[in-house]
Amino acid sequence: MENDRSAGERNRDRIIAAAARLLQQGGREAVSTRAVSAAAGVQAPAIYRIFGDKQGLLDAVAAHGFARHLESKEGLRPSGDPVEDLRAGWSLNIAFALDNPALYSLMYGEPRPGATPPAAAAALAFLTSFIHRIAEAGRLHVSEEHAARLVHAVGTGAAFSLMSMPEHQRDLTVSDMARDAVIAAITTDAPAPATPGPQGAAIALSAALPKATVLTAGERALLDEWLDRIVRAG
Amino acid sequence: MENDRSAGERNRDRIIAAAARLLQQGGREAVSTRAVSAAAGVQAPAIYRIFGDKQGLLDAVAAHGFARHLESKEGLRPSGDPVEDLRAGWSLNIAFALDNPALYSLMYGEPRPGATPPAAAAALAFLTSFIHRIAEAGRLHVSEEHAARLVHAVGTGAAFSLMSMPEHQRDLTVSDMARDAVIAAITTDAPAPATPGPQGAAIALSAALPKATVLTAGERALLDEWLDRIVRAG
DNA sequence: TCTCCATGTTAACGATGATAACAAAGAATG
DNA sequence: CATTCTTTGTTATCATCGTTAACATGGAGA
Repeated sequence: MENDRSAGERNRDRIIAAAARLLQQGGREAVSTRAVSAAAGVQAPAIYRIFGDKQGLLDAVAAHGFARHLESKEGLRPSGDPVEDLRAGWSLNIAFALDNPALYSLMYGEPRPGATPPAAAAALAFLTSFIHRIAEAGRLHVSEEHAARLVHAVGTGAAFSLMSMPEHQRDLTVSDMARDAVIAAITTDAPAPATPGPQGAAIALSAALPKATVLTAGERALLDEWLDRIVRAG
Repeated sequence: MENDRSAGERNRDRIIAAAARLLQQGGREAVSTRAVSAAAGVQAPAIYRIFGDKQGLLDAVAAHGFARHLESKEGLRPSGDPVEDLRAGWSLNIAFALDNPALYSLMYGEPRPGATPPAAAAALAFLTSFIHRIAEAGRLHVSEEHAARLVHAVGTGAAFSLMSMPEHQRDLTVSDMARDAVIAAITTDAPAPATPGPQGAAIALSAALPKATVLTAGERALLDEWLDRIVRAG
């Protein structure tokens, strides 16, 4: 019986799978330690040995569910237009919420300040990579952090709103409006630099530098010199 | 002992007050039927006679809390500009969520399709009246229903986002951005498209900065700081 | 006075999260 | 090989929870 995975790991996976099944079928209240241990063919104390806590189990279930969701997102390959990629990611996120409402509520339903569930942190990190690509393309006009947090907040809001209405009368219009509004708020219409990478951005910034009145004249002079070095390095 | 309110009504209020107090102090898990009945000086079965259910009690607590919040909102009198009134209402809603996080989670944290808590329904109805006044002023360019649902969704998203971060590092910028984005999406007067100033280029360069190997680490650090100043100035 | 209904009171039931205590079984170490 | 140590399986138990049954009490209306 010596597989590549120890008995502990096997039990861990079985418990998570059983808990996820119960969560999807009967909602949060159906996930009791007894029901989980029975469904996983394990004794109750095993849960506490492995996850320490029921909250630990729920966090693990959320992380696992979200990880599986990310795998399906890997199919989404960059289309060349990072904003269009963000739109596609948005739709997938909404679909994930509607397919796993209990899990989504677990991730975002009762926020505890400072104690972000690992699954939520992973989701935000993943979203940040989308935003970063938009910034690289020179089409972001707020900071990456603000953009990521804004999209994240509005996305979860749209998801919760959709979750709250009965399935037959869900209207994706609101989700689409929210998506478009948020994209309009963080992107510039014109795909700025023709040249990708630091060079294009440096050229664009150099051109717009006189308008950057927050910098002193001395700072602008030094900055302009650096920009010139970046441009010439290309 | 014959007051204008019957003993039942008096008990009802005391139970709700006790439950609300426990909820605010100890979060949702602190609200047990035993703790509530003890704090209210009432026997446990009284809760079930009055509210039928623990969920009924929680709904009543949420409705009461939101009603009290609405009273404070009554102070907000129409300023003549219905859009400006909506902005003020937005801020009050965010403040309500941050002041009563457990109650807010109760209202929106685990949506059950079709079973909207009375407090949430009241909130949406109240918001709808704001939207209606904007429509009357001829400044709405989507349907009232869509506008209300969109503002509601984005508002709760912003609230949950803020609730999830520790109090000392909360940044209302995201909430303001969400508010402005949603207002721009539903109202007519275009606030002029964002001019592609130095901000966009600065953000793009900041994203690509690690690739600018011609600069030393020290230069990159200082440059990043300047870029951040340029972005924030926008 | 009698009846009925709302409320107060006690006790209990089943289920839940969590832990203690101990047995079994290898793995590691000497 | 003997021994220790860590991990895992097993049973039993604790306090607490939501909820309800059963009965007592008391006042309002007939």
